[in-house]
Amino acid sequence: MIAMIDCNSFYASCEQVFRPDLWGKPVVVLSNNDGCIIAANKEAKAMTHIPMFEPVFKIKDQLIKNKVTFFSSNYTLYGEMSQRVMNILSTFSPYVEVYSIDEAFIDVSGMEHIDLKDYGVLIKDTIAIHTGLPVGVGIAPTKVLAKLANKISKKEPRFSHVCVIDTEKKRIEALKWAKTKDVWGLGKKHQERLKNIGVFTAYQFTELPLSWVRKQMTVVGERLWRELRGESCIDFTTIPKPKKAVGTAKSFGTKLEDLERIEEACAYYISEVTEVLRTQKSCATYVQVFVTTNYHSNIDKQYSDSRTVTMSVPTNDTFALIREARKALHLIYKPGYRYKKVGVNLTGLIPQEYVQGNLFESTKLHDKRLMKVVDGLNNKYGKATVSSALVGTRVEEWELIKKERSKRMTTQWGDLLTVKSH
DNA sequence: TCTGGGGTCCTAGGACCC
DNA sequence: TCTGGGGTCCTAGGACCC
Repeated sequence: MIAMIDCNSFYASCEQVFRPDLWGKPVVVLSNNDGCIIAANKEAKAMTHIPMFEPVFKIKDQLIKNKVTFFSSNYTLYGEMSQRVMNILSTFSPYVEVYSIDEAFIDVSGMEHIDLKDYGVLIKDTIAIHTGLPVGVGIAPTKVLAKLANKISKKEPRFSHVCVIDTEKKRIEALKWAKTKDVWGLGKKHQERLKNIGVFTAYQFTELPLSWVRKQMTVVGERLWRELRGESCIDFTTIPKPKKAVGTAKSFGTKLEDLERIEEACAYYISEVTEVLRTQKSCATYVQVFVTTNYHSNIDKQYSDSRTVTMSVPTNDTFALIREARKALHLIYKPGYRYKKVGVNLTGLIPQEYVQGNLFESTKLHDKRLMKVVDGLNNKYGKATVSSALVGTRVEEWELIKKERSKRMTTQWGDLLTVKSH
């Protein structure tokens, strides 16, 4: 049996934990640049229809009228709170698969001798007591069914956030309850295709011939079909696989025409992603850079392009990657456009111990000691304490807008220690 | 007249997730 | 004025190899 634990409106709940004055009140969290709504608690959802990813400016008046509190996103805080939840989960099972910042699967097989409903309630209550965060728990024989049980636990009040599918009867009931959109893995396109042949519920989906599912929805659809029927076929992995790509792409606070400012943002993003690379001990073979104008704008001239550069030797050296990314940026930059975004992607990631040298270049490897010192300083004194000069010092000209960011509730003590050591 | 067969690697695009 | 960001997996098709 697998339990699926998922925090309720996670970002909004994290903000509320530290603001007792907002308990029971509507709260939303905004995306980078305060552009869209990315989380809304149940009070906010009850008050007014809030489509996720709705641009804030379109419904701002409505939200203000309803006294909804806004927060800019504070990912450091959410990461810390997530860590706390995962730590608690590891006391309930030795096998925890962290699926996303606010979700995890845990293997509870071998616990059939106890009442799984009680166990779910205990997990939920323990997390609530120790972190203040509300969660839902779904328990079932496969991941897709556990996901579904979790959804039912939240949507059907009688389950009060813990739902177990452990009999054939309950499984059929759950499948008949679930619309296709409630199934993890059935996205918009598949829902549409299924609707066209008269399939509206998960139960109907599992009654389709496997050959049709396989042909129309590939092996991905086949796995869903089998999982919903109780046959487990999605692996359970407690050790996270190393990432195959790391990238970052953020919109500018304002639109930029100036190559130099875009170069700075690009260099900064490379510094961010190469740090991830070094943490997972990988080197990148390719670096991709892209730029785009604001495609929502009707007035601006539109342009976007990208370039991928192959490194002569895969590397995780910030400076080497900044140099290549900069060359690529120069090739795609065209003057006269108002750019909204620059992004970088590092792909072809390989373990650093398997890096193949280049026959035609000197074998001198990049100086690892320098990167170690850079990472050490930045970890100790804060992000970008030291960086490439190409990052520049005029960050405020392209950085994100975060007007309503909450305080550093979980890392403040770290800040104090840092100040002391100065 | 008649033109093989078995592979790998890479990329772009689609679909999906949170 | 104002519209997120970071990923994964799968497939088809092209280029290439022997």
